[in-house]
Amino acid sequence: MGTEKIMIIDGNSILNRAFYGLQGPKLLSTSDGLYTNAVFGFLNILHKYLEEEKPGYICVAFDLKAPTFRHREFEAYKAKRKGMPEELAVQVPIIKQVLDAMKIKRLEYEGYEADDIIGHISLCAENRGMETIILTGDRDSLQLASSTTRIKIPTTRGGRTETEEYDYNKVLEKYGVTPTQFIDVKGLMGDPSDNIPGVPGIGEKTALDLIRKFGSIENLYDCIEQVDKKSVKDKLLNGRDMAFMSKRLATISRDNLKLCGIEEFKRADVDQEKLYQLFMRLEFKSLVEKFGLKEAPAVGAGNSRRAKEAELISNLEDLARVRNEIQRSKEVSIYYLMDKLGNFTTRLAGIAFTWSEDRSAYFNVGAPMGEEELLKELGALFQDETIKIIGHDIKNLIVYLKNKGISLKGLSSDTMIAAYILDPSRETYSVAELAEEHMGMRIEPIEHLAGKGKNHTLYMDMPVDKLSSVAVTHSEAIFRVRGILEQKIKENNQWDLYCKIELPLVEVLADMEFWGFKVDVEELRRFSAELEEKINSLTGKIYELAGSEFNINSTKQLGTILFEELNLPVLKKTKTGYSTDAEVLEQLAPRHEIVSNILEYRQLVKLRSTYAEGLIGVINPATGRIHSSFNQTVTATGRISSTEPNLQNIPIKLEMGRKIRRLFVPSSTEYLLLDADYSQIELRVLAHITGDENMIAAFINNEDIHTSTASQVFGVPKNEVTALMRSRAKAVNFGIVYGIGDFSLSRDLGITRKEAKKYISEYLNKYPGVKEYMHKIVEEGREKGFVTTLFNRRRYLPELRSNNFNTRSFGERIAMNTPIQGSAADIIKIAMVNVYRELQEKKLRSRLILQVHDELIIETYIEEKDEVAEILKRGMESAAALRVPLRADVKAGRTWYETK
DNA sequence: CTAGTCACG
DNA sequence: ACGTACGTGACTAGT
Repeated sequence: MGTEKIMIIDGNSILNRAFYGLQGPKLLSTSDGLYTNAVFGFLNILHKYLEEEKPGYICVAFDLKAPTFRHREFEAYKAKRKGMPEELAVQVPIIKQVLDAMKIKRLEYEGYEADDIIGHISLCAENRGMETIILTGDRDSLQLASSTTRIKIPTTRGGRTETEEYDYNKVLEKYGVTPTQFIDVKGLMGDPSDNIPGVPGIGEKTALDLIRKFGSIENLYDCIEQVDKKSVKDKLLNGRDMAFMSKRLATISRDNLKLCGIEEFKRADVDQEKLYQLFMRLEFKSLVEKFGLKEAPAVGAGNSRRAKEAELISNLEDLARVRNEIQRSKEVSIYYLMDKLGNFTTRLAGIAFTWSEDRSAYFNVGAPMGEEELLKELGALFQDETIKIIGHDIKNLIVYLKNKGISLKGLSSDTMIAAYILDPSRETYSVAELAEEHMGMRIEPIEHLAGKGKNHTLYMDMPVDKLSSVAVTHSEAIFRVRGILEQKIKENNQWDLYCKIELPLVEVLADMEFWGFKVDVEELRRFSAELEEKINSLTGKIYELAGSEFNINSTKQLGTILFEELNLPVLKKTKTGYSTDAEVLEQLAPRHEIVSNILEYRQLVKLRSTYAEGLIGVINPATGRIHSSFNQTVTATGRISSTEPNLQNIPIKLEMGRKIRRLFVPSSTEYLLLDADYSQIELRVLAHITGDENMIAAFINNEDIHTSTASQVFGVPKNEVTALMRSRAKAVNFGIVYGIGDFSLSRDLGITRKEAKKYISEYLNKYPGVKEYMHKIVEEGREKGFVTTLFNRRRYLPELRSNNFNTRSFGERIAMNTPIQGSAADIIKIAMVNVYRELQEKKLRSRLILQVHDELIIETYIEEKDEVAEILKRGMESAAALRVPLRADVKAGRTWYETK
């Protein structure tokens, strides 16, 4: 190849063309129902133009909206995607897999459309003097044509693929305008498919005429008097703003991205084996030949039809035979179905295994093979650490097995956790979704098969064959998707995070759930009754003061009483009416006696319903303990969450509520509670990440950080810092971690905005490293599309590229906060794994029972107390080596209350 | 099922 | 000029 030549492909538009045009109306699919027509068409087009042009460099750009567009922007994303039929949507991940196997670089950046990427790369290529071919399905890219850049657009005529090809001269010749003037044309005529309005009433023909004559929109409006036709002139004058805005929208910005490194796009040899397997799976026989792929070596049996035949096992003879087969394999994926009866009883309904591409089985629980028989046979398999187990949300199975005296040893992967590592912002991590997203494989979701009630989930009552086939599909999907997820994790440099932190943590959390936290039920009942009494007397008093009876719990009714009957001033409104939250009530308190009573009433009701009655309701009668669920895939920052009940928000701030902690006790008199909490972990992480020398010094010198900050911000020596100064500095420190604004700080401290602003700027001047970091992290987040923690946890932030001020500002605060909160979460997880391991290795009887973000609680056997306290402290303080020391303080007590 | 409120780090 | 701190879960009322 004499000159360097690059082909840039618009992945989305070519896929669209292939889907709608080239294959005709018939929807091509594999024998097991996977749609493939767009992929097939795409590959045929790709092959044709590769042959024709033989480029030395190649890349494919995609619009990227899907995987990280969840959460807040999810609705918008769904609305946008409505235009794309599902039959096409499911093919997008497939083509990506094929391109990977062909070693063709894919380019996708959250928030950017393929056009932006193409515009940028083609500019880079032009600057290097390369010959450039843009392969695209629509005319948007015509503005990029030049003497060295050609646009190729495949079209179908009579079933054959023909090509329209444009360079600078061809555009001029055909349309009478230059490529760049095409932007102006589009600005006038608009493009509904691209949401570009244009000037109402101006179509393609008029737009072309106008630009031919005037050259540009700017010039057109400068010389608007020269437009002959009155009607056109009127339309133009009315649509002036539209025209300029549309032009901006139509312009492909070519220097917005900073990618380049054209060398990455150099063509490489395809992965023959992988591509062959893919094509066989997709039943693309003709493409195997076209792409010159050899008949595969041995594996895959040369036939795409899956030879597998999942067994439904419901008797012990078959069970033993299949179990032996599984035990001989190196690894096995598991999908289990758990029935839940009431709050405390779970039982296995069935369990599916897949131990090779074509071997799966479903073990049904029920006559003649009950839970006990099944577990007796399978126990050996679970305990065998040489068998690598791949699960999906395996923690619940581990807890279940622990209760049966079986420990699951060989956990090697959990696809739910793996998917969470890849994107922690997702709402759900069902197997069906992962299979579709990562493999383009559509399987029937299993959740809807369960009979669900408020307190139960029942699979057992469903037809066995149905359960069997769906469960097996799930375990197969897990078996296959595991490698894809792990590959992506490695590519993201998150392998250690996955293997050394999250995966070992599964067992730790399972153990915490298994043990639970003992509570003193009788005392709790007494406490509840006490509250009840107080609530009743308060209720009477409130009715009396209000002059009528009403539901105090109803914000609506309360609002009516306070603001309409008693005519108190309305300080704040909610979307639906008057606000009656604590902040408002505290301000109203001096004006009417009823208000302080309502505040107290609220406090007591909260304690009774959520903490007294709520906790009583979740004490497992069999163990007398509370077994909270610790969820590992809920938070976007990497923290764990606790549900049913939430043990991470037990009151502590107010004495009345704090008393609840007296009822959290050790198993027996042989045990004690140990509670260790990190001192200022988030601010230490901040000091480390920002590298701010001033802040680092404060921690190294073991100073009180808030006093130190106060001294900096208020410019007084540390020994002259007053209590007020310290508490204000504390608020500033918090604010900084959250991505502060002067408004909120001023409100928080009850000072003017101006003062708050001064504090912040003073703070940032005294800690220049922090200032620099806050700026840098937002910048980095916008460029990369995500921010990371110290241990490479990621959070994608499409919000940073939003045009909406609020959305973007929100994104900026998250960008500043997530690395801090998330790194702290990483660190305590490491500590948990370390502490757990050491307790196990030393065969101690003490155990971790709770984590509250910066705090770990152990139920310790009294004789082991000192040893365990040391393990706990050391485990936490050595979890990460930062530029500042980590400090954890351990306290012991006979109740949780006493460990303060 | 959503909104409001309030408990925690 | 925008609206206003990060991350959670449970309970109650009311549509």
